[in-house]
Amino acid sequence: MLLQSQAPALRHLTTAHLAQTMSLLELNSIELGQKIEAELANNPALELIEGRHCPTCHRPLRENRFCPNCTNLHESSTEQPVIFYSYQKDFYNRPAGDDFDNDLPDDNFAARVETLAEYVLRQIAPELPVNDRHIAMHILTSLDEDGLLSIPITEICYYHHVPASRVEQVIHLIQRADPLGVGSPTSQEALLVQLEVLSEYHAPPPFTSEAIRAGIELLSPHHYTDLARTLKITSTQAREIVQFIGDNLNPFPARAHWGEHETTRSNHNEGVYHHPDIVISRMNDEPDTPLMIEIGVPYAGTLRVNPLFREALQQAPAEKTELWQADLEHANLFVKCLQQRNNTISRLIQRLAVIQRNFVLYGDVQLKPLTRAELAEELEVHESTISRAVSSKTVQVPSRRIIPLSMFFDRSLNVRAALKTIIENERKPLSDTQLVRILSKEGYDIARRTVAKYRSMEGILPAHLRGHVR
DNA sequence: CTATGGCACGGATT
DNA sequence: AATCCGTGCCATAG
Repeated sequence: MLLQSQAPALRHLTTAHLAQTMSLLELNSIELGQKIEAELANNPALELIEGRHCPTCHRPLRENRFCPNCTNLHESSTEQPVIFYSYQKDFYNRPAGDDFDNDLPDDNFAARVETLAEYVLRQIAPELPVNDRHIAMHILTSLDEDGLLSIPITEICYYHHVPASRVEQVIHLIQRADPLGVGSPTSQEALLVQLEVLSEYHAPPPFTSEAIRAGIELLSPHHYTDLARTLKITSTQAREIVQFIGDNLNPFPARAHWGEHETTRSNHNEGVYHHPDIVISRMNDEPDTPLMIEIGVPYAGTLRVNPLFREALQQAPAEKTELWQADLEHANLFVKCLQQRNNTISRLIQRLAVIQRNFVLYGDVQLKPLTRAELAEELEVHESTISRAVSSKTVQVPSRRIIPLSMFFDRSLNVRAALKTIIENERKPLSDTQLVRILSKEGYDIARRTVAKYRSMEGILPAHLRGHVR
């Protein structure tokens, strides 16, 4: 019954058809682009008309971006975001300086989305002996979310029947690829690699590498004296070293990419480098600015059933009739499903932008806890519809952060963010129990154990290893 | 004795 | 039905 209310047009469809609707929904714009290419290639009944049309209602877009039917610019408000569409070409060739992240090399479209493993592999490929490729893959697929090697080297040696020295050579190569230090077995080693590369440009304070070797535990402002004693240096020197490391090195290589310069540091990112499927920006600088939602569309034109094909079917040779008939039906369906998908996504993101407006504009602390089920009820679609629409898509918010759409449904992000601000502003390290008390005053009721969990999720050290200078 | 991390259980979510 | 998440209990370190 839910399905009927959401899609009267699809009421007559069979289960197989519905399955197809779903499968389109969970694709992000790149995957969708590939899917459409494939469909176009092997279904003669489908046709792509060049031109700019709204992906949901198929009317021509005004100024090539706005759909006059789906969005009225003049009615936009905090409650009514503006929706517009960007075709792949515009989306990725926009002028520099426009709200866009151009961290990644300007390769082809598909290269924009890749896992950390692919990203690194691509960098080292030229120097990597072909025979060592599988070793590199093994290493890169065994990284934890911090970019550190999570399995012992011996395991790799054993698996590929190669000497340790060879594996180490490959690791050596990987460590010097972009997230500097990635693939190191330990944070310590990652730091050393970063230090080594960095010292080609800037001389670090003396004894820095010795300090790192002495142990991570000694590298907190709390242990200046211990560190100084161990290395037989003055505590001022020790202080400088710790400061330098804190400012320039990163014990968790994979996290480096996620906006250290931003006020809030992005967390668990599934190790994937995304470009956004959707970009949210503000219309103006007023606090009550309407939000603009830009949806990426991977095909430049309108997909439809070729009317000529439909006619040709009348005179089809007998042995082909059945096949062509099937093609035609499939094409018809595909177009409908595509429209349905775009419609769902656009409704979803509009609603989300209103509900989570403060989160979008002002950051993590403002995220309202929201479950997929709640949103499903509001939009009168099935929960799984939301689930699929949300998975594997990314959004760029006005701060230029690119985040997974699923973050809009993170149950604890706001608490974690609050926790972070407390710790950032603490005068001296607070224990987890103390943090629980402060948080409950702010209205977050969570257990002590949970604070500890959030801390480690955010990569914040326990109180006794945490010092605060600044 | 206090602070924290590991393991595991149960309920919520997907 | 599978997975995720918050939490309690216990062991360990300081």
